[in-house]
Amino acid sequence: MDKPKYLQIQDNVLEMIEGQSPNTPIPSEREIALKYDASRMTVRRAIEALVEEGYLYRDKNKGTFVADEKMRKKTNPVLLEEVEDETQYKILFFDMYFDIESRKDEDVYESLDMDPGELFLRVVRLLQKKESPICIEEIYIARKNVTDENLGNLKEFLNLDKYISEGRTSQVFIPMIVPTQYANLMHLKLNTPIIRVDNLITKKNGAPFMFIKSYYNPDKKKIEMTL
Amino acid sequence: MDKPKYLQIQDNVLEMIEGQSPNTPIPSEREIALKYDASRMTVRRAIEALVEEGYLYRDKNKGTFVADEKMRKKTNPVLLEEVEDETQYKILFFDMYFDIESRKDEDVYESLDMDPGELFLRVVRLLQKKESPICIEEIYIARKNVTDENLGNLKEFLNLDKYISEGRTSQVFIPMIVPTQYANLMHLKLNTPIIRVDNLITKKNGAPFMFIKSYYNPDKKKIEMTL
DNA sequence: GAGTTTTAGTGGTATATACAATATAATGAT
DNA sequence: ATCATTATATTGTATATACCACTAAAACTC
Repeated sequence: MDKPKYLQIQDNVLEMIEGQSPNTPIPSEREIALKYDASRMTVRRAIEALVEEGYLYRDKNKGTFVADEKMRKKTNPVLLEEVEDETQYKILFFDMYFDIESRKDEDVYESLDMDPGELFLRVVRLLQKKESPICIEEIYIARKNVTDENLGNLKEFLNLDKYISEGRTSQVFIPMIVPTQYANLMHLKLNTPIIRVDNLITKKNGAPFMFIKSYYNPDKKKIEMTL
Repeated sequence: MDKPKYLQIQDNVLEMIEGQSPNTPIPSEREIALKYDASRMTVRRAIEALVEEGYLYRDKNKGTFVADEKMRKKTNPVLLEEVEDETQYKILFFDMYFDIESRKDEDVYESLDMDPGELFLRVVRLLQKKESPICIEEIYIARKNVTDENLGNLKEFLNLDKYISEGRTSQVFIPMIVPTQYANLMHLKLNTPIIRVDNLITKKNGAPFMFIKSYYNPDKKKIEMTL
């Protein structure tokens, strides 16, 4: 239960620099170590993570400084729409045993490494914020990877955050015209150019687990990231 | 000149796992430390970087294993088109003193944090691979950040890799129809949906430095990344 | 006051060590 | 043979220490 010390220091430093203006120096590693009764190496580990995430930057032989807010790393440009207050999902389709072959979705079929004729679970849902349509997600999972317990607690099962943090996600960005059947739902005119993001979520050994096609409303959601 | 030991080990391990099939275990940290006459902590540092980049994955109390190739982290989905053999740039425009206000590019103006009426250098270039058009880049830099030496060695100056590795880059993905003046150059029909990526490259303290609009040919370049 | 030298402080690298938690193999008792 | 115990190996966390290269300020010399 108790967090390792380097994570605690990470949290504390994060709290410390909360609201600090950019380029403000933070205490030196040796000072922080003293303050939290930790070794300098442990402090470095914490600081290094924060540097990596863009909260701080280092200047050799000078010190460590608060980075500009816009430097914060958004590793995940799209998914992980944090499910906050006015955010809600509306399920549009739910196919329990969806045979991929009859619908000619070969890309999903290949990506998930399925045998011919294998069964799928498909969920199509609309994500909204304050009645405003953000995106439509088509979620595909091999039926064998879905337990009855999962189906009973669907909301938890389709909380994608945990899969992303555990495994890896590859994303492909595809420019296209909004599909006619989605145009109205997304409050878009016909022939509006949009971006579809194809997400393949895999377990950490590389086994494919879930495939998601996300159609983004360009008026409502800016797709961005920081390197 | 001489690389630090942890980077050498990183390179050696990378070479070692070259071509290894996924899920193959690599030697334990202690073994590697012995082999390279290094401390275990130094080895950990090397391994940790490779895990972070998706070459390896760890299983607690079991070992460290070769990851599936598709797990390799592509942190940079777009820029950093490695300038290899058949890759070449063709410069389309070169405006030495380009007044941003007369052309109504307010987005560039704001992103680069320019004073009204300040002067720009603008370069528009086409990136090709084997005669195949990959993308068109519109590069904007504040004139004050360009020295005469830079202009003399333009090819080196416009080698964007180094800026990206030194500072940070934020990218915004914008769906659009290919601009009519670029359609032919990119070998695209009129009204083809494409993705434009707006890159803002900043120095490590957050000061904006360069703004690049990249128009990608969806037929020739798959924009993808791994988290 | 101006220039030079010294000194203290910073992050970057590297080592040697220790203990914890856990998985797997070897060993032992029945 | 089967089951329980023990031993060993693995990554994860943490410490205390040392040296390097470089910066910036302080101290010193002229």
